[in-house]
Amino acid sequence: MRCADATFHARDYDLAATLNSGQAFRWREVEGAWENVIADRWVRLTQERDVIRAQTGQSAKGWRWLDDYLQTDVNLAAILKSFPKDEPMRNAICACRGLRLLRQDPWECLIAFICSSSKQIVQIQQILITLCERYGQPVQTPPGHPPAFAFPTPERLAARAETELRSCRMGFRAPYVRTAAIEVASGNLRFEDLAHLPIEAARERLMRLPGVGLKIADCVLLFSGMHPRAFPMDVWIKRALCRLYFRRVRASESRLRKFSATYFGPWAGYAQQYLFHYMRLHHR
DNA sequence: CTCCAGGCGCCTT
DNA sequence: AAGGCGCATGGA
Repeated sequence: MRCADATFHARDYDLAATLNSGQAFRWREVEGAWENVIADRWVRLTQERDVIRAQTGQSAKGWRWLDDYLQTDVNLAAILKSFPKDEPMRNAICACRGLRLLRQDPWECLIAFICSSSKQIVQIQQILITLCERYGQPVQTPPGHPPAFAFPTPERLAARAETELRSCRMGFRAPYVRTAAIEVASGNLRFEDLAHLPIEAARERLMRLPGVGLKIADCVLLFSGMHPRAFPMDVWIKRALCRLYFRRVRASESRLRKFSATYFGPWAGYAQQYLFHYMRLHHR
């Protein structure tokens, strides 16, 4: 089995910011490169200016899967143009130049964000690493490289007892993860359907899962590329909206929701990511 | 030691 | 509609 190697021309793409902007939790920075497993392929990415270089652990038949994940073909300039032309957005665009949204596997997204509730990013990463090491399929890595694992299938997680999942340090989220796995494995919840539903119906369907509220539902719909208007509202975004658009007035949740549902336009989720990342940069 | 984390769900006003 | 609290777990 030979390793494959390719380069992509990616204009206006900040790989580091994108992989480290809280939308995906499994990327690891190793000596200036980014490593992860996408579906069942280990991959290492590096960037130099407008060129992204990719290496995989096995001979890959084409690179469509990676293009799709990285969304290298989307016209970022057109998306940025659709944002409202106010000062906060201008500042965010300026500070986050090249930030992108990925298109991730909705199943992995769902579990990752169920685990994210009331957790810090480092701890979310730890839970996911444990899940993959215990229940994920090993994947091909380059010679001498430590083993890597795919994200566990719904079937594998559905077969685990709640107490066993708890021992992955996910605490009270264990029954949520288990139920989600059972729903997906049984075919009761089909992600293909969610993409074709109107966003409100897709949200409702996801929120029928225990442990999935509006915020997590929107994370899944946005970060798996199903609904670009999805607008995950966490504490940081609420703070940002209050401060930037309501002049420190403590706006109510429903007020913020109505505002964000219309104000940011058809790519509201993208705008949300820019505001979120901008807040994180600014707050350090 | 206490506090709280990219929430959710359930219980009160 | 809006506020409070418990839920596990671990790091500051």
